Amino acid sequence: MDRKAAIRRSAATVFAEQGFDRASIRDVAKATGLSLAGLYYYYKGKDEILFDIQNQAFTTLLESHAKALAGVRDAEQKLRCVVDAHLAFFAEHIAEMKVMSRESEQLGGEYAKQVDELKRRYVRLVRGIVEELKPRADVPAGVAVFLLFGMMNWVYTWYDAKRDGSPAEIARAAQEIFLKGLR
Amino acid sequence: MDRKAAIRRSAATVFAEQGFDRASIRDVAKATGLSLAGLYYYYKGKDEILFDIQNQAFTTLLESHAKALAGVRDAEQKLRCVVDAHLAFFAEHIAEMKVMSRESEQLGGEYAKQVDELKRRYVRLVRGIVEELKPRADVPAGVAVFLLFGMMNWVYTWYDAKRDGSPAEIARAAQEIFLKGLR
Amino acid sequence: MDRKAAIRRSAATVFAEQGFDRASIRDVAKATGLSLAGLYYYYKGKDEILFDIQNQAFTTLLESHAKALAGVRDAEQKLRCVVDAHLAFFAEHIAEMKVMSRESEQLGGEYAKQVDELKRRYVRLVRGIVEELKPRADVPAGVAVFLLFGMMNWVYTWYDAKRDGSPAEIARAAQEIFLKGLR
Amino acid sequence: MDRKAAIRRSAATVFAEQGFDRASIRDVAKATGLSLAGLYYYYKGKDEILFDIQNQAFTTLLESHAKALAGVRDAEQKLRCVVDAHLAFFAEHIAEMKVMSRESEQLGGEYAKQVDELKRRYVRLVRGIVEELKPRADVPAGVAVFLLFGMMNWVYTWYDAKRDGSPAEIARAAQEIFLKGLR
DNA sequence: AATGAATGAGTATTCATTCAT
DNA sequence: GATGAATGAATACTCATTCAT
Repeated sequence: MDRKAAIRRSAATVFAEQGFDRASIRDVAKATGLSLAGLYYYYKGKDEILFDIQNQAFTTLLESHAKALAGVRDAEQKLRCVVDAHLAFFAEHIAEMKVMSRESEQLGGEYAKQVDELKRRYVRLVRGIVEELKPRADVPAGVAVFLLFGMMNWVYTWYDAKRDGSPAEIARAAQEIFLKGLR
Repeated sequence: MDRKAAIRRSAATVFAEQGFDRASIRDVAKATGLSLAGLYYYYKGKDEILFDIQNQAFTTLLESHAKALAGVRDAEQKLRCVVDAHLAFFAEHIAEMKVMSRESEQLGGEYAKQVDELKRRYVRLVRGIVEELKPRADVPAGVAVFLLFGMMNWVYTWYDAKRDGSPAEIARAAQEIFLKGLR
Repeated sequence: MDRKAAIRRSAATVFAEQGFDRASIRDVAKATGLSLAGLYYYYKGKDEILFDIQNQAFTTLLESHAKALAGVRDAEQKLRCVVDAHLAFFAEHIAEMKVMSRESEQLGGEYAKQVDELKRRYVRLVRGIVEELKPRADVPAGVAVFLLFGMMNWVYTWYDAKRDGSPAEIARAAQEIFLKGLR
Repeated sequence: MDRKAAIRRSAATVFAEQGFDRASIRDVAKATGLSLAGLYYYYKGKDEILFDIQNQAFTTLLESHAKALAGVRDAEQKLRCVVDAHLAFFAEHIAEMKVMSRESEQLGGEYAKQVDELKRRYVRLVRGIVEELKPRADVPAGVAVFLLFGMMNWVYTWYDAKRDGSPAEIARAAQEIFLKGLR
């Protein structure tokens, strides 16, 4: 089952580079070193690979949040934790993050349902924190949450390590704008 | 040449719904009412259609900004104008906006160059305004601009008119967070 | 009707360069300066253009032979005339010659019948001369004629003016080999 | 790899019958018994099939010449060998020969380069023999060689076993004309 | 005499997937 | 566990041709 993790990583890289639709299963197989048919021993199909990537990534992300939030009481502090964790995850898993952000509507059926559930849990988590922050009346918490996700999830389209500093610095900027802006 | 505009709209809708790669030229042709070969009378290929959509959309967007900014002196007011215009454009051209946000890396060669130039002009415009705002020292203007774009461009992934209010209200929320957050 | 001659020439050039099948009617139209639909005013279809080229070329070739042979009595001299005329025609109408040699099996139906008749007349003419020459018993006149045509019609595949001298010199070489060889 | 040889033969037949351009890959697939996609498992594209046919044919032809010429000293005898071998090959591989003669300009790029090199080697070989024959001063060896090739390569356009006798007899006629004619 | 607009049928090629081994 | 061989369905695109004007 360790093998699957390796395939997942290679596949994520390929999907991140070319996009899910443009990338062919052949490209994925080549990247993993397996033969085309060999890949099908591990995965039932292209969709399952994408599902596995997204599922794992969201699960990991949620876990890392749980860990980061343990023991934190202050709402502001909690939000900082979430943003830090999100962008730290981005920094370490650029390919996965790109795939998660861009290919979120490619899955259907049971796969979509499962990933959507994780996504909803994630949103609920952050929304809870935002509500604790008691934002200004003219900015609904529901909207605020998505604006925050926008700041974070868009990063993959423009981030350039040399020009923009470390992900932690981006996180800091987003935190400041969001927290101060919301008060 | 009016015919091309109609094709552009239909194509944008198809690309928005299915994604550029998943949508087949046949789907686009069907949506326009033209035959497959008839479509090729107007466009050299799939790429050219995407280019035309993006090119037109960015050009229109830039024009609407120029109009909105005419006569405005105050930096804060300018930023409000830009966000309003961007989200108003989004409201009126959801399909085009989705295509612009999501399919920005599909073009290559000369097409990409031309669209990138427009994009850069747009970013420069907004960046100029952000710099006028004299943001806090711990948030570089370059990063701030992209965080703002993130808030705005991510909207297409979550916006639901019933739940989230009018685009103008979203604009208002983004403006408040960004302006207050940056001070 | 003069216009048709011009089209014929342009089309022959296009067909010679690209081959009949590879060349599109669009290429032909472009070469003539006419619009695609305009070309169809003069010709019913692609086949008819090819037919016209071949028909004209063979007719002209036969006429030039008739002229060249007028008053010549000696069989050897006649054969020299034929070879000279054939290669002179080649020199002046390279494109047409290439098309005639290479695209001889593309026509069908009535077109093919008519061109074949001309071809047969041409072969019969030359064959008559070869028989007059009373070739050696071990070389049937029928075979000899086609070997001669082989020498002449293959020229378009290798002839290079700089390297190989004038067409008249090629003619001379073919005549000498054939006449001396046949005795 | 034996499978490829079978495909090559079928494809050569199809190309010989219809011409390379007119023949569709579907026709070739049907002739081989493979599915359309199955064919692509063996060949990257239509061009590669044509290349393989021409490459193999020329290679075989050159080998059969090498064998035929082994031990022959007399120049005249050598030339007879070459003509015999060429027309014997023609007799056994009519389809390939037709394809080689007619579709010689269809290949481009690396494929063309490789086949051209074989062709040049073949011409050089025959040219060497013609020079040994010390042809008459008024017929340059370079031209003579191509006239000889013309006689031989044109055969596919007219040869009819019933009417014209065996290929060996054609060979005999060509040899006599060429050898006697050159002296 | 000439053309812009349009199309049905066809082209080479690719893709995700399967299966016998 | 893993693969070479094979396929049905789809893809972007081109072509010869037509027709209203």
